[in-house]
Amino acid sequence: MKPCIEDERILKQRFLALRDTLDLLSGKWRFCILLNLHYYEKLRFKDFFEVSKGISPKVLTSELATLEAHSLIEKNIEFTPTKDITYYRLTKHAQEIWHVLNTLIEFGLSNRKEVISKLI
Amino acid sequence: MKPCIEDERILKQRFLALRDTLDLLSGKWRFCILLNLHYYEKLRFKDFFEVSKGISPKVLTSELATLEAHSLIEKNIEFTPTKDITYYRLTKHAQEIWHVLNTLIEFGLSNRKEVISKLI
DNA sequence: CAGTATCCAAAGGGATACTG
DNA sequence: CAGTATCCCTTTGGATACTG
Repeated sequence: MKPCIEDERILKQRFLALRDTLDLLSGKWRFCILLNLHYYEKLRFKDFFEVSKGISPKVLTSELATLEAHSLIEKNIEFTPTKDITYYRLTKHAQEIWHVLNTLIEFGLSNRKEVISKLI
Repeated sequence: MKPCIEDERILKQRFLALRDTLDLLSGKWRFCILLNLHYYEKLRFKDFFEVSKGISPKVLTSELATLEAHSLIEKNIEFTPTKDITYYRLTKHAQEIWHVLNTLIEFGLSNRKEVISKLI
């Protein structure tokens, strides 16, 4: 079985890029966090417990760290006379992700339609 | 914290659709199988062990079953005088998935560029 | 409030032997 | 050849108590 691929190097890069993106979105909470940051613009650590119901602090910490490491979210500190408040926001770069999520959503909708039509 | 969403029903559907798609692609082997079927057009059970190196028969069985349940692949049997051969193929509907995968790939590439540029 | 630390349960996946 | 069955390990995520 010979491969039908011309340039294996480029193919491999694309393969890794795909894996990257899937790893990034696959966590149980990751895209949920992104969606919420999209709607609310900025959120504090405690806010996530309200909007992403069921997440635990340990998991939240690790998910936020991952997203930050991938430059999708960033921490901002607002200094006030009495206290400093840390907020999480989407980065500019993360805006690109809406296109991705919409594509996934459209496929999901059409796939569901397809699956259901087979059942009926 | 009040939601900034008008039509919660539609939002929920889109959310579920997103989850569907992610679940579908998240498995370690799922999109690998789809890619291979795309390149080779049809594959037998045994062929997958050659092209998706490292997959075990148990896992392969379950991944194929899932993909078939979602109408992304289908089984065809070719009847010959001596024996019947079962092939797996992509369904017509699965063609849509290339658009999805390409979007994920493009994002992965641009994300990697973004992450690397932060490191330098 | 913003996390850490600890312990635990469930799921995903790997290796391999077996069956029709 | 096309799968099943079995056993085991690692990863992921959940509950909760604790700390600066």
